[in-house]
Amino acid sequence: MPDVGHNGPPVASEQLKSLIERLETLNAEKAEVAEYIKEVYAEAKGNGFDTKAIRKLVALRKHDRAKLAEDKAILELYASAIGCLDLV
Amino acid sequence: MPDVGHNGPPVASEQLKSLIERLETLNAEKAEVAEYIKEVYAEAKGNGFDTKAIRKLVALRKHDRAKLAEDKAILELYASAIGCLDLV
Amino acid sequence: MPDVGHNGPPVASEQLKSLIERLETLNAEKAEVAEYIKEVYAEAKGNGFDTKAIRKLVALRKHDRAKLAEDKAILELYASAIGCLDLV
Amino acid sequence: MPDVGHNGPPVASEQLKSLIERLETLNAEKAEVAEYIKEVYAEAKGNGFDTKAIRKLVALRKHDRAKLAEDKAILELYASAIGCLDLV
DNA sequence: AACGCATAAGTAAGAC
DNA sequence: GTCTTACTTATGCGTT
Repeated sequence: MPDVGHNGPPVASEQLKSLIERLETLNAEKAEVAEYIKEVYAEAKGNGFDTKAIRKLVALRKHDRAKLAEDKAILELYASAIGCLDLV
Repeated sequence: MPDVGHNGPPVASEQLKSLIERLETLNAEKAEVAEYIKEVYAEAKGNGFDTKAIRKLVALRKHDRAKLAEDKAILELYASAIGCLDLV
Repeated sequence: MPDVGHNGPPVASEQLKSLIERLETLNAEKAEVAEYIKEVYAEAKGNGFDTKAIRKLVALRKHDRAKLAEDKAILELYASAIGCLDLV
Repeated sequence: MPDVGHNGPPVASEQLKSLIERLETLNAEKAEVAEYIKEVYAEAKGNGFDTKAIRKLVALRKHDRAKLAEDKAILELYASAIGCLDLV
């Protein structure tokens, strides 16, 4: 009979611990990827590229893609609105 | 006979293209990890946890770690300032 | 006879102008203070101090103060979570 | 005769203390001005202005003296170098 | 004069 | 839906 004498439910405590660990692992992964990105920019700079321009370029391409997705979404919305989704 | 008739060095163009691709891959990975993090918070909320408190806790632990690293850094800075880095 | 023939409300234009002026004045003040800070660091360097170490020290003291506030915040968060805010 | 028996020069310690104090005072002033700036933006928002647009406007006026055309030119150079659109 | 750092601006997400 | 808070990006600054 475990956990006798505790005030709170032990399962919640375990769950919380697990959540924190998962979050910190994921945060570490994210930081690691960010580090890789910095390294790529450093390499670019080492090869004589203008990193500021590259950053701008990457951002522009990202926004372009987002816009494409948006256009596609609204297109499908229109299409569904007139009951001919299959044509898209 | 490659590159005849081009004005700029093609190798730079290839390098740039490669850099862009690597950066976009890494950015996609980062976004994916961020998505996982959101899912964990959603799960936590689904299990009745206070996500605000969890966020605070995670941030606090992160800041604690940062502070430790900072303290260590200033210690080394002081140590080097008095020419006895080996004592650290 | 003011404002006859204008399309937009002139009051908004006046307000906007005032806002911009105030913001630019405040920005100038901020830049001025930043300039003083630079001068203090220059003086420190002139007296043989390691400005990097001083910057680190100042930042550290600032972070310490921030951490105290943060600890207090999470304490209150926990307290409210268990319904006893008055005890804090 | 003060300071007999100390290893380091006490005057440096005093100087350092003074420097730190002056820096922290100036930093506080800077933070205060920053706070005022935030308040002005809050007031602007309260009066129905788009703060993002105002920030942009202020930034533009501040950097009107800069050479944005140069950045634009190098961007276009890179874009044309990789036939930008083909990658999309 | 280029590099890294540190602050500041802008953006996106989450809470109330 | 508004509002703040956290994160990301960008610019400028000091240093080497």
